Amino acid sequence: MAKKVDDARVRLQRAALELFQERGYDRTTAAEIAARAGVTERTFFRHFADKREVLFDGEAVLRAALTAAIADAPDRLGPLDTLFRAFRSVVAVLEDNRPFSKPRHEVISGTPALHERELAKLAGLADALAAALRVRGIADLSAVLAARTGMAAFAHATVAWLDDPEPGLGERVELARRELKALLAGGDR
Amino acid sequence: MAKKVDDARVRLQRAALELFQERGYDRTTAAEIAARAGVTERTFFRHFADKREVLFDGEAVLRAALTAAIADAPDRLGPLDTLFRAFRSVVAVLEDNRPFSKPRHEVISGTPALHERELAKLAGLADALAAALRVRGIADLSAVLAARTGMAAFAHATVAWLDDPEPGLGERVELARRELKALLAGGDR
DNA sequence: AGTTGGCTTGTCAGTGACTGACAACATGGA
DNA sequence: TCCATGTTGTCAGTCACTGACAAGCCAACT
Repeated sequence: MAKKVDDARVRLQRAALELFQERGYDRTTAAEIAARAGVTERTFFRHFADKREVLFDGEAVLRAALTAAIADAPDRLGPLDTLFRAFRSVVAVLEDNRPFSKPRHEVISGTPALHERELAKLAGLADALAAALRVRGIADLSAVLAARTGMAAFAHATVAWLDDPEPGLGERVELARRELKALLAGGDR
Repeated sequence: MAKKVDDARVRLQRAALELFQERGYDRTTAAEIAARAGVTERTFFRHFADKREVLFDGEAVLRAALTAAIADAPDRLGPLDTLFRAFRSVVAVLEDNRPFSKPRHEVISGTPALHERELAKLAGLADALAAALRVRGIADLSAVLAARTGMAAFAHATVAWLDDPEPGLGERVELARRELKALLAGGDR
């Protein structure tokens, strides 16, 4: 069941997103967010390491889902195919989350400080994916490059899909995957 | 000739790197950096937008060199080959800079806040490369993926080279390039 | 030489992010 | 009922960062 803890945390997240939309990130203070959530500023910083973190909670869930999908993939797949298999496995979840992630993304992309944090989260995610690939016996350099390259494609597809829901996320991911392969094939000549 | 302006700016950069090495980033205040450079804290923030920026000045130079190299590349090259041609063209400069960039990188990689900023700079650089590719008539998706992928490989090679100078940066870049192509070839089956 | 304008810096006051320490309170189990 | 644990409020303090204003310096122009 939901504890009071979660209540405060969730209220803070909601209040923060609302205020960021209304006044913008820079013009809302942590104290204001806390006030709307019915708690103290100090409590805000007990739940989130800093003001930016209040918008970046889902990353841990996504990371767990992706690394699990990589671990479950059949052995015969190459690193990139393994990755895109994992990406496909979370497409439905992300599509369900769009009502929340769309306004969230608008705030983030309009605020340099938040955009910077998002890049850091994506890089951390790519590191986790690389680690998951290494567990499967993929060489270090190969794993890192595949993870960074794959994440770049996936992130780009997701951002494009957030800006415009048509075509769907699944198709965008598939499109990015094909483009990636064409890229390497063409660059080889 | 060098103006006084540059003097203060350079003194601040040097003082900052020294202090970060001695006490760590978190335990040195902007006022302390300014004091060692012989100026006021206010002057520090006139030269650098925030405390992190004092370590990220060379990025503009690198960006200019890379985009120029892309613009100069022969038309027949594919996007990835164009990029790696540009990367090769700056290898010598980076190798000359190692005495400065090595301690700088140690500080950055040991400080989350600085690492985050570095990721943002690299992403900005990748965006600039993508724009330079688009100017050459490369399609949007293709340009973005090539730029992000290429930057990932180049950045990884550079970091590995900073950690261990042997083999040289040029060889590391070439190695990453080959690995990238093998990656796509292998993942295609 | 004198003056004027631009650029850099110092000073000061203020806001807001973030932290440590301590007390108060609620909840669930012994 | 009492205790242990976890959450919150309160308070004081540090530090990053900013706006406004004044002072000094240097170069060009008269």
